[in-house]
Amino acid sequence: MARRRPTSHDVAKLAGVSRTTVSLVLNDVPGVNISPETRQRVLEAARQLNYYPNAAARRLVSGQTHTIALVWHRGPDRTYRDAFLPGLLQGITRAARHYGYHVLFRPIDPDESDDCYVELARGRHTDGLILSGPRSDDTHLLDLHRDGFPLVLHGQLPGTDIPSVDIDNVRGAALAVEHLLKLGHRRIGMITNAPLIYTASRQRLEGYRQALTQAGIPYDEALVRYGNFDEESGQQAIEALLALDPPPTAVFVASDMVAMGAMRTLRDRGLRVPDDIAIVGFDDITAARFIVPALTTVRVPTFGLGWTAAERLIRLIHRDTLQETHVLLETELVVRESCGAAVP
Amino acid sequence: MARRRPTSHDVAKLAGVSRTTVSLVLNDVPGVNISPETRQRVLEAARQLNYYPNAAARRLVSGQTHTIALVWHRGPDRTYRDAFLPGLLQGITRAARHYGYHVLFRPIDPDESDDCYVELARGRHTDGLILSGPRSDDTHLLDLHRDGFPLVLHGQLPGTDIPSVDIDNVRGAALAVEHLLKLGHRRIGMITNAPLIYTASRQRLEGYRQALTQAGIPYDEALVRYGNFDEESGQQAIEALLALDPPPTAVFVASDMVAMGAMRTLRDRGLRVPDDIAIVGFDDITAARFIVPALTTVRVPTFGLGWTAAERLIRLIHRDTLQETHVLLETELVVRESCGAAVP
DNA sequence: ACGTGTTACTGACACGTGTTAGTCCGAGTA
DNA sequence: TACTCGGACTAACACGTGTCAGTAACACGT
Repeated sequence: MARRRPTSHDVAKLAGVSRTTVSLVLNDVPGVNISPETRQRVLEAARQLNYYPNAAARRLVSGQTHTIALVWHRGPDRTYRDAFLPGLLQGITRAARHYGYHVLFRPIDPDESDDCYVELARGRHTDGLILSGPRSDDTHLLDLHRDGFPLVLHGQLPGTDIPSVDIDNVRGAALAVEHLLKLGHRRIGMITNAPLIYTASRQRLEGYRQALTQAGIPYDEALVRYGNFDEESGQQAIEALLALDPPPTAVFVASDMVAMGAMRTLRDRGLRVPDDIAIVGFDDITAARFIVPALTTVRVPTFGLGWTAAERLIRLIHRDTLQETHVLLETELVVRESCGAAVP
Repeated sequence: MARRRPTSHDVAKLAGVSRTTVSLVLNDVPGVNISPETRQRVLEAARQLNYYPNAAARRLVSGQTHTIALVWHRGPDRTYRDAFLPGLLQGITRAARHYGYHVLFRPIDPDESDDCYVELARGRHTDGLILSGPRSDDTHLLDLHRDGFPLVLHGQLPGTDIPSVDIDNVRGAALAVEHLLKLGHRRIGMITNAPLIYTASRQRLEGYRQALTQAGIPYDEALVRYGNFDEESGQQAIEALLALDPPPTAVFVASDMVAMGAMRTLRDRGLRVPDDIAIVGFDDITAARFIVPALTTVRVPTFGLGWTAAERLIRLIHRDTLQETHVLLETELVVRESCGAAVP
């Protein structure tokens, strides 16, 4: 026979006080006077009954869920999907815990409608949403924002004032290319991480371009090829670059996963990295450390992204104002072997 | 001025019916008669007001949260922490969505008390818990189970009847060693994934042992070294094995991350894999595909683990009975280059 | 005329908590 | 003595929903 869970009423009865007093004591409400003896009696009764307040009732009466959700679009980007999730979630949950919030994880599969997260917000399952990989044609998103529902985007949605957090892709790519320039390369190719419909791809290309311009090297379209998230696209792209006359002496590959394919092809062709051709990647996936030569790459602060997004979201929930709507986090160049810089 | 969210009362008023009728229509309660016109009027009113039922109120009255939680211990195992999480979460969320449940993600940091997840259960934030990496000294866990709270363990806790899901470590390790035996190796070393306090380590060692015994090869303690989750431990362990006279012709490393260290040392020493020494790993982390030679390893069905755990948990929540309390999922040997099998 | 059954709907309670507006009582003050 | 004040506590409402018991209207068979 399953016994009924104890309620605050049971605690009150056992302690010989009213339910109100129980609530006041257990929530440590400031500005009310409860005698030490009564307080002690209530705490003891709660302990004895192993009382835990019912979350649903609390949510109902307070109107707050103390929960935030991460809405995670499963796009075609496997790196994004697998390599960034642990760090991002860790950042989010750490910040959430710090402020007393829970975290709901809601991936959106390709077969689901884009607006399936709306119920989460409208039905008051959560106090706010972090939306990863927002679509610009998502009208529901704008509706929610207009109605004042707390939202933070992970990624960018140009032309809106919805708060967002992302990495500085332009600067990150420039970091990589500047490093190659510093090593003396003048003919530097690029393989994008994905087609240019993706914002991040355009931005990383822009960073490449800026770094070249800064160094007084004209931008040459022939040196740019387009990756598509996976290894295979890297193999095709590097072959196209190798077919140039002369081929580049270095290539910035804007995705480690794509770079894996490029490096495989170089190895198969008997070309040595970095001696024959230098490579710098982007993302710093786990494998980057382990391949030979170890991949020089741009590290994405996944934990920081998660932490920042969650912290800003909770700030919005508390109706604080944010100093800046859009935040770009700095990336970090991790120098290993594939770029040809001297390694101690 | 933020307008009040519409309630079922507002819908009722607009449709000219009682609140009960609204509830009956919107929930499609079977066995009640509502005229088609009324039904239509209610649906139209709900649509017009953009009505979403309040989750907290629903939870309170129904006593169900339609939420399950993944409680995730952040142990010292980086692979477990990062490489398995995405797949596991995907499996869990897929199953959860299929049955109409939400997923709460609750990592437990090293600085937190072990019982911080209890409030999740006792406070009725969730209908059930998946606990990853259970501790045998966790009395709160046993208490919850005794009180009939739905629990599923990811991992094993010998001596309890708490339902659990794990991979068959013994069989997985045996698969790896049998493969090496089939390739003609007779002197096979082993490096464990972690110290033997960890159940998985003991089991993988047992699988190694069983495969040898099966082949009529006596177990030799001198051929076994102990890894400790990371690369460095792999480097030390492989050096100890190389110092043997004669050294093993093949080594089963019960963790890909540890194997990364071992292979680095072999390369540094100028030894070729698999020609001089064959290697088989365990886990199939992303990097295993990309290193040279590509690592033959045992794949862990992370998605399956998540799906199975969630599905069984939800079954428990529905008070269905499970055929078997403990489930072991099969692993799969992924043959690549490091073992020396012919690759087409 | 009368009981029976069915259809279509509603009133009222329950869920367990936070919180506001009080009440009671004894001490302090004019 | 009368009046005020604050300490210690409580009664009662509100949150928004699901659901059970009940009712009015009407059809139908005898």
